[in-house]
Amino acid sequence: MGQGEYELFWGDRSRPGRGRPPGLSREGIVAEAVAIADAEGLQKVSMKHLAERLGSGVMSLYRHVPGKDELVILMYDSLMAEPLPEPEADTLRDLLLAWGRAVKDMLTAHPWALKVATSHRSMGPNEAAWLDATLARLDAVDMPPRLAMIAILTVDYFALGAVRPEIGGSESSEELFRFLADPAVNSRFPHLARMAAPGSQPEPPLDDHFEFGLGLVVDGLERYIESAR
Amino acid sequence: MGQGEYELFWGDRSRPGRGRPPGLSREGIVAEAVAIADAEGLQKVSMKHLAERLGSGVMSLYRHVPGKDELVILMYDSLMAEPLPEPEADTLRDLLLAWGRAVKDMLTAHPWALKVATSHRSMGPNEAAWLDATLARLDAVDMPPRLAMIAILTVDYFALGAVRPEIGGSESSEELFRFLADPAVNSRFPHLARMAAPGSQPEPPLDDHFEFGLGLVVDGLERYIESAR
DNA sequence: CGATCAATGCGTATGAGATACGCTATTTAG
DNA sequence: CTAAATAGCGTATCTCATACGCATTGATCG
Repeated sequence: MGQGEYELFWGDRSRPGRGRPPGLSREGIVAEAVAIADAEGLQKVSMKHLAERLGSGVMSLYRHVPGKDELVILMYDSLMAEPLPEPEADTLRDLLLAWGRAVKDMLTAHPWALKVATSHRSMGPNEAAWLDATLARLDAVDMPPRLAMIAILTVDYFALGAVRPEIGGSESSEELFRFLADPAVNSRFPHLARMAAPGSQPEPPLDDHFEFGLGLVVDGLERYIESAR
Repeated sequence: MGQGEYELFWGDRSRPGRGRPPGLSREGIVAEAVAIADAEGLQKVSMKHLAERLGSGVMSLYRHVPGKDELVILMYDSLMAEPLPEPEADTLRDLLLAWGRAVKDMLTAHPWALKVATSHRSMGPNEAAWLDATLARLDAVDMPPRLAMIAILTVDYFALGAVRPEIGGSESSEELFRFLADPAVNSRFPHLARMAAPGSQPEPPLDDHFEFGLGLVVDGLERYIESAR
């Protein structure tokens, strides 16, 4: 997926009065696909399975969606149909924290969305609206637009990465470093072994450092912006 | 992909003297798969195509690799077979910058690897060695192990995200915001439009803010660590 | 030195999945 | 009422991964 999706999001979708009226709708299809992905995972979203859920034929879906890849992109954008949650306060710091948390919350509510978020894709109207809303608020606290965008992206990048271990469930830090259980192996990686040793370290825990790391990233941004004034 | 790959990386792969000697090797298969991915993209790495390149039958590959998913994981780990590049200096800052740049360089050299890096997967020996090397150096400048790990991960998350636009080629910021060209559309996103307006902003450019953003992230980490002392 | 064994090479068959094509059904415009 | 336009969808095709079983090839052992 990735390019030439201009038509997908922004193309003319009006219908002349003529012709058989649609029984299916793009919105309904996308919503059902999201429901499947939420309940059974993204890999269970097949055109066949989806059509069965909707009580339609497989090929009918293609009247409303160009193909599977595009469907997935629409699914992702639909997750941002609700307006961006309000920040606690209109300070630079709170705005950036709110952005990071909004992204995190969306992804933890829909774990399958992470792989879409980190793929090459074009931006849909809902994602654009989220971005525009935060840019507007940063503008209100006198952030230059392009710097504001960079701040948002930097927080975004961190959030996408830091959410991954939290989503993976079984892939907690214990699972990730399971190979260290074997002495013949962990002796090859002494520092890794010491770091992962349970209980040996106090704070912060490895598999829940989202807030901690987010704070660090926002610190860096805040300092730069203040010093640039 | 994602769990139960302990055997893949750490299982016993010794061969008794008996039996037909292998004509193929896991290393050769993985190397050829990497060559295909580098030249034609990851989606062109099929068992069929790979077998043709190697002059072997498709099913022969399965004697050396459990399956396609595992092959991709092996491909990724093989990218870190070379030891981690040396940092410019052994300071906290340079060590973290070096980590971020090493990750970026690996991913720009092998664009297909980004999607593997951001999928749920287990860690292989080469990746573990990279991590251990940086943990060792951070230990040498008195970073507590777990905090060191968090610093590395935070830089890693940023790097994985920030590399994405640079890799996407066609997906430069111009392409990403192409929908803003339509006045009927961009009026819905005024702040986005102003931010993306070409030439209106001086520095830094959107599609090459890796170093800039990396510096900000490392700043945040550095400040925290210094203040914690 | 030949029989046996163990591991590899690989052809064939299977099944899942996406989707092109073209026919049929259902409306409305004229 | 007829023609035009559009939706629904069965069938066929193509791409892939991979399970199964047989053939192949050396090493080991009697």
